[in-house]
Amino acid sequence: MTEPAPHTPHQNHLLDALPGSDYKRLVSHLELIPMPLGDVLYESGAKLRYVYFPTTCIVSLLYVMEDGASAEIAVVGNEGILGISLFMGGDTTPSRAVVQSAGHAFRLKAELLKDEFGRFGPTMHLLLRYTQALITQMAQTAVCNRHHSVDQQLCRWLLLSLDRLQTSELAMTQELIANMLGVRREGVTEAAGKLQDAGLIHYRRGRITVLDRPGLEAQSCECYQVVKTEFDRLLPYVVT
Amino acid sequence: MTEPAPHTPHQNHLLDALPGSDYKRLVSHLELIPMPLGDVLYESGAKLRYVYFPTTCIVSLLYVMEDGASAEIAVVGNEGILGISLFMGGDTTPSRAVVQSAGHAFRLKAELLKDEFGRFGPTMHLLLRYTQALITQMAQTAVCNRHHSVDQQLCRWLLLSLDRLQTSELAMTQELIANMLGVRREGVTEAAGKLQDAGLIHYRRGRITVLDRPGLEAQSCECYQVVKTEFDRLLPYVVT
DNA sequence: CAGCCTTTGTGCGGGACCGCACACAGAATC
DNA sequence: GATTCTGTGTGCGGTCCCGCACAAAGGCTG
Repeated sequence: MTEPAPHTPHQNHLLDALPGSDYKRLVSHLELIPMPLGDVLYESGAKLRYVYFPTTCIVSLLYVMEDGASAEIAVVGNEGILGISLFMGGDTTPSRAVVQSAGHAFRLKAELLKDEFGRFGPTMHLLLRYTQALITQMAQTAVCNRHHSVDQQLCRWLLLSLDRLQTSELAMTQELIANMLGVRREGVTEAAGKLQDAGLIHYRRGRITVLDRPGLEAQSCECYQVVKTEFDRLLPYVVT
Repeated sequence: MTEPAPHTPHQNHLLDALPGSDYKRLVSHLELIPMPLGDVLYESGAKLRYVYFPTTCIVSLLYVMEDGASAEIAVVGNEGILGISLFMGGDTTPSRAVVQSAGHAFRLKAELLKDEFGRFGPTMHLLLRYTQALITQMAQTAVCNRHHSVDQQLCRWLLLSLDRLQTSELAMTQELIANMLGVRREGVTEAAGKLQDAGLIHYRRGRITVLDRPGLEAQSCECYQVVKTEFDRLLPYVVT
């Protein structure tokens, strides 16, 4: 067994991109907390007490409909922050934030982030640019939902998720993925089967390993690239 | 013939909601300009020279895919502003802004809005809250695209559009609506036919009249209400 | 190892929407 | 009033995805 890597705020790209003075003000207030699978960070309409900076976990923003069906709106990992409605002024959103891949995150009291935003300095501009990138992700999700097949959407989803983790492996059942994409579990089974037959991924009970990333990108619809390009453009020093 | 109503910046709810001092700085720089059907305000990826405050027109944000297919991401009318990427820091977006219903708008040089935003005053907070409302609209579009029938989506779309105009009539062909929703023209024909048979709307060659608004709301999916409620919550004094 | 639960694979009928082709009807033009 | 154009209605086969039912593993527990 190797020593586990120590957790540091720098694992989150937003925190890492903050200039020294802003970072110093915040760092002592950051609390490292574990993020277990399925944890609900924010319920729809609930007021935020903390914002979260994921380091090794993935969190989905999803909307749950009256009949219980759900759809993912965006995914947030170590490139981002959870709780943008705090500084956007709304305090709440109609969506829910759920941990999709267990790991850790640093959390910060809502008040403190609001104060930092209120200095109208680099942190504010960084957060706004991140928000715009997130908007692009949401917009592209809408487009993808409209026009692309489950196969393509699965590729996009895998790629976006992998970009937000450090491994090439995802701990995630097909059922869970289906909930994210808002499709049937069987649809995911079939799509994943095709990808496996094509040698792009390897699947075994809640564990997906990506074998051929370029191949996956080729199978994916343009939506993935649009989102990635936009993140890279808006948050250049955030790139790993 | 009655005298046409004079155009005033107050017809745009964001401008109308600005406190006097902020408004005074901007008002002399606002130019009233006509917005003809089909006009492209922003091309995907193009830098913004102006922001637009619609008064009597409707503008769609839509994404056009490589193969030419399109999907609407959000719709902006007299409740909003076009060009949020300006103050969010990205300067451009991957989507396109197209006039869907002809009318007028006030435009403002990009620089001037940026300056006003940079005062970190009420205008900034108003713009950020509007942006959050817009985010909700996009998120709900994604959900709706995933789960709801063309019939329901048409209802949602009509209602959102009507809320952003003052009349109960829309000048819009079924072909155009189909492009917005990202579905076949025939699909819209069929859905609109049902609504007409139900006595909710009246259709004649590029002109839709809503006869029974509550009825339409009843036919619509929950998405419309979610968006409307969120706009009302975030921009309370913007309500007509 | 046996038993059990969870996860994944497969088949089948049905519905929604697609692409295409074409008929038909307002509206505008000359 | 005839022509033309643009917009709308309709039908048909094909595809994708849904809901459901159930079989077949993989992996954990005792």
